[in-house]
Amino acid sequence: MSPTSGKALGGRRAQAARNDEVILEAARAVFLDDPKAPIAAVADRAGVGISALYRRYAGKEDLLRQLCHDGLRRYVEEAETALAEPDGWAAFTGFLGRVVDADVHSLTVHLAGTFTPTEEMGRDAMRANELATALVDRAHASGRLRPDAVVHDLGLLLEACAAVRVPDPERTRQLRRRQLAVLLAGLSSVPDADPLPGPPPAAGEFDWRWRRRQ
Amino acid sequence: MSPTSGKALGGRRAQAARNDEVILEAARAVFLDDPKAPIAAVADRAGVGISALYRRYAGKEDLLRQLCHDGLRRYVEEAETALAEPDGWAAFTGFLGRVVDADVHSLTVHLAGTFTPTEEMGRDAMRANELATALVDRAHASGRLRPDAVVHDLGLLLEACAAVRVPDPERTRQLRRRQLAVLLAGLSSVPDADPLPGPPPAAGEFDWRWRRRQ
DNA sequence: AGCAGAGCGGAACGATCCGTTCCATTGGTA
DNA sequence: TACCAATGGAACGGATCGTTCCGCTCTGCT
Repeated sequence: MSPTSGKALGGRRAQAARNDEVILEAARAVFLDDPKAPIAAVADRAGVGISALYRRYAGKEDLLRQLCHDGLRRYVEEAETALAEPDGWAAFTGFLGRVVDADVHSLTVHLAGTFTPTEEMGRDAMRANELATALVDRAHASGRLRPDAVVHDLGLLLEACAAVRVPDPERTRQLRRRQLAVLLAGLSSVPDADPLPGPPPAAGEFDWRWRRRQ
Repeated sequence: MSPTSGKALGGRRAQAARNDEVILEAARAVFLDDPKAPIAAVADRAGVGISALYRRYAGKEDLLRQLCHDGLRRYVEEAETALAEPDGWAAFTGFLGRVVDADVHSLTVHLAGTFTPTEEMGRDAMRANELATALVDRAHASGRLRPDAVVHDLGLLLEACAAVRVPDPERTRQLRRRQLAVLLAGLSSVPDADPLPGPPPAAGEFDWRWRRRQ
């Protein structure tokens, strides 16, 4: 393939390879800040021209889809890592902490509905659900998760953390960690606690997000 | 002023008076759902023409500002009501429940930055802060609020509840109540609890929302 | 009865924004 | 040196939206 295969890429090729990364990173930053940002904002942030974007992605929708899929894969990855942890509660809290830090929820949920999903994304989403269920089951088994918490409470929890946003990214991370701590304290089992109100969130109640919007 | 002053308004005048309400309600519903919604969407939702809007408000910004101010006033009102409650913890939780139900947070915070605020709004915002501080102080005094919770944790809490949204408004209310219950459980004082992490949210850390955006 | 005008619906307009295409240019590669 | 992948960015065309404007209706007053 490469005319210089075997050797380290230099010059123009290296620049192109570097741009792959730079563009992805810029896209992540820009669309996390505003899911409806124009594509030119990504190019500006990356310090490249618009052509550099269209050379790599068929269009805006393609870029958005790929970004979202990355987030989904990251979620699955973190869940699998967590399931290797022996302590069920530590696995649960560690998973949530990493997912919140990575802002995966914004990537997957807030970008959903801006593109038509692929079948593979559907499969990954199902797998993500299975893994989350396993994590919650093990957290329940540890006895430290309050009995009336359900899997889909994770959706509410992640939404709550993703909603925290200030201009400085590091400060955002700190505040989200604080929010997460409050929520985890609220989800911890304590004797004689009032039960959580209302019908708990159910499967499919958040699917509307994936319906094509706008 | 009115040519039929003293009598109940009938005919065209009555219709106009009713439209005042209908338009405000439609605007609240539409802009809560999407702060960037076009003004025509409000007219459609209210079942009136665009002229009926422009007869009442100088422009989009004017409508937005008034809506936001209404939310702020509602916040202050609920806080004053709560302070009349003798039990400090009940006042605290009752206040939050009513504010969450009324979706006041979305009105004030998510609409902020889309208009230039008036001085009166600034005063009301300060008063809102004072009242919230009083509520938190009394909650602390009751001994049921964890000692490391601060006033500005209310901002995070309200943001978390406002972030919950599904197509059906009543279901949204239920899920928000559940979220609130988890958060309040997390903010309750329990013996031997780990302290909340990070520097707590501080005054002015959310002021950027009021800076003119876009 | 007749008239003036408040209230209104909605088309039309002008400005802005944004995704995508296109072309000239550059610099590495063979 | 001749070529071409890679790129920057202007230009285009479509869509959106705030606001204005015109003509119609129906009320309230004379």
